[in-house]
Amino acid sequence: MELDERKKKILQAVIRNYLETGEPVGSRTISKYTDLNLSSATIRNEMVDLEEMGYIFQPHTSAGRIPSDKGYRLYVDTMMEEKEREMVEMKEMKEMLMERQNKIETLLKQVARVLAQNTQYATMISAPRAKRSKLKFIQLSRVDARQLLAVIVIEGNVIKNNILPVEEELSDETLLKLNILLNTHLNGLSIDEINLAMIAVMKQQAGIHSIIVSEVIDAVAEAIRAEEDLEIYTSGTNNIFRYPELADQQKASELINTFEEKQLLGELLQETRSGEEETGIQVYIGAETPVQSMKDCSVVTATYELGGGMKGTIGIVGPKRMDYDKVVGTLRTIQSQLDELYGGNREEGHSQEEGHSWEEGHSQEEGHSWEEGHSREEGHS
Amino acid sequence: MELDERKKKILQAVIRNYLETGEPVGSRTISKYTDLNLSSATIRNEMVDLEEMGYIFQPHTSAGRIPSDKGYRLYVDTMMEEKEREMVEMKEMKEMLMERQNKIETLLKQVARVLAQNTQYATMISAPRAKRSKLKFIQLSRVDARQLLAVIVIEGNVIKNNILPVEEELSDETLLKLNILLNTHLNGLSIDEINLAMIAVMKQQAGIHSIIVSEVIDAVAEAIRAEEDLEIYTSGTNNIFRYPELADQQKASELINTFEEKQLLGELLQETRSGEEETGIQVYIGAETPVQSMKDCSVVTATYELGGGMKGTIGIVGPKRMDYDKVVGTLRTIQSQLDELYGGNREEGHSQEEGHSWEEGHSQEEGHSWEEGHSREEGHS
DNA sequence: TGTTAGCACTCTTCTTAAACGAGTGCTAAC
DNA sequence: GTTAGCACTCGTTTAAGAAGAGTGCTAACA
Repeated sequence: MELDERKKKILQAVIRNYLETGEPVGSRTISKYTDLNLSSATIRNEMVDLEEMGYIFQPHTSAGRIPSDKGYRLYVDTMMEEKEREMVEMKEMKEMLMERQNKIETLLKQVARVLAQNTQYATMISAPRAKRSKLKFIQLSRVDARQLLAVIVIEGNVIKNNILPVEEELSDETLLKLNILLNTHLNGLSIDEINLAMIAVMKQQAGIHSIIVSEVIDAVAEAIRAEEDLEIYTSGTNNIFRYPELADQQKASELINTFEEKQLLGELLQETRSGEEETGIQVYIGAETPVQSMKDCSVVTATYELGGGMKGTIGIVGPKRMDYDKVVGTLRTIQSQLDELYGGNREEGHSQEEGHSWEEGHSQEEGHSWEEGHSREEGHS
Repeated sequence: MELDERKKKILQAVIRNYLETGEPVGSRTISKYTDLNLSSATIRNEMVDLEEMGYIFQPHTSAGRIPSDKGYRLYVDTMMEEKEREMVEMKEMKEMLMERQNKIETLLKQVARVLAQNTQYATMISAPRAKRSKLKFIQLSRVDARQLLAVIVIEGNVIKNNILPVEEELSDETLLKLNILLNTHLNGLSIDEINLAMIAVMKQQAGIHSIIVSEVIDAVAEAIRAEEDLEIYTSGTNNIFRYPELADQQKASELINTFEEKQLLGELLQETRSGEEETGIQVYIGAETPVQSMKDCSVVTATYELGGGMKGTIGIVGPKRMDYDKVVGTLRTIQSQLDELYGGNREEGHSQEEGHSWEEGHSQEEGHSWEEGHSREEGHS
């Protein structure tokens, strides 16, 4: 059977209506809703066809029709007309982001919140990561008699700190030598490139301070590893209670749990599916999502870039009948906002007005670090 | 009317039973449950008295009795016999914490999770904060030609980083001078003590580099402010679905939201009520909690100390019929574990394997006598 | 005077049945 | 190909009844 123009129109009407109401939609409704001027009986006939083709189904005999996953998919792929985002909203969002957050962490939390507020769905956002984390700079300095501070800067200006206890006080000169030693050997290397042979050489050169060298190297390894972990922020989880089809205890509990155990979201935010590459926006409908607990949801993800090859992903989770048009539009807006505000001037090398290079925040961290101030993921695997 | 021994026993039995089942408990149940050998009729008479006194009430005529807030309060204050924690559990918990987390953030998340797992309630924990945040150490270094890295160490070895763009390359010598300038002026000061006059002096001394000085000072202010914000980690929020009395949409949604907007929890975790000072454990029953959305919950909080005067608070949120005995016991265990592992070894001076720096002085008192001193009478008559 | 058995009464919850209504499928006519 | 009409289905709502748990009260007992 073929999906002719009229069938498409009817299908579209069914979906639109269902997105709004969440109730199965009947033939009479469609008969009035569309401008086709067809009687409900005719619509019924067509609906039987659409059901045979798998685009819609009845939750039970003699109920209206509901779009199937396949139906949603067709809608998203071919029938969605993005209403151009209202300027007001866009402006508002821009303002929200404008107060340039100087910590990336704050920025991401902000984005998640704004997005949740705006869409009334649950949102998540993964911190951007550079593809390959190379070491950029190491600095040891003395905090007090017994403690050294090791600062490790990774490509992308991600900064980690580590406090190392030392047995005996080191002279300024020794410290300088160690700094030079570490930087000459390690700068520009990724974690794979730091091998045992090199470490041995360094230790030997460090002489009696070899312990410090190995501690610093441990810290470096840890820092790079931590950076390669995925940090995820979420917001608006309790929005799922707005949608009766997700709000029953069983489902709500599972979803909440998924959002709390953020690693589970990692799959979603890291996956790259074919297609859609151009815009970086992907739509997962129902069972398409890799996360089991979201099989009754739809998820829309968008990748963003903050310049310097730092890429992350934003995700929005809602019921299958989510307002795809709006969500996609909003994500586009955010993408371009982020690009404009934070990613646009990377070719210039520096010159970000005042000290607000977002990178810096990367390190900030609530980090009561007694160690590295950076947080990144709860490392428990 | 007086609360004689028998009434107490009956009340206790009612509460115990209700804690277990969550169902109103009837006279017949008590008649069998206790060793008083009284008929249900006698129990009924006593229950009428207890109800008059406000310790229990009926959800509706001809239903069993439920403890009132006042009843719970009495139970918590005088009738709780802490079953000694099973050693197994304690050991397990210890093991969980043993893998010394080297980031405090990870440690706290871990604690929250272990606790949630263990108690089946929702948990939260605030990061420890030193009382007054003083500046300990500042270091500027060159990351590359156009970027300076400012590392700021605050008392308690909390470290913040900031990357500052610079217009022109600075010589090593200039950098050294700036470092000396900054450290001599600022070290040991709290944010209140850095005033405009001092800044002016520094700027003057810095000459053409005064811009950098003010940027660094901005960064310092920001760092200290950030440190004084309250960081809170939560876990097990979805445990609330285990308790029907909290699981309905309305309440669940509010609670989830409270846990997501973590600031709301701040009130709970910062409040110090009179009494209970000795052990740092406090119990809020129902309306006693300062957080509106938790009026149907009970909350137990415990302060912990990691040495160096760094104090934080752990909180457990559950239904009013939470297992107070167990929760209090578990919190005690955690308190002592944390103390033992992280706060306990100050006399050794240093020597903690790797950089657990926060150790400097501590003062944890033993002697958890918790029962007494809890003389809070809530005003619901 | 305190305790107990017995019984009527209350109020919730569960079950069942009936009424309702939205919406379909099918047939026959246009 | 389209439409009107109608019987039929099935979920939802409403009402009424039955069941059950537990009380309050009275009267008898030690």
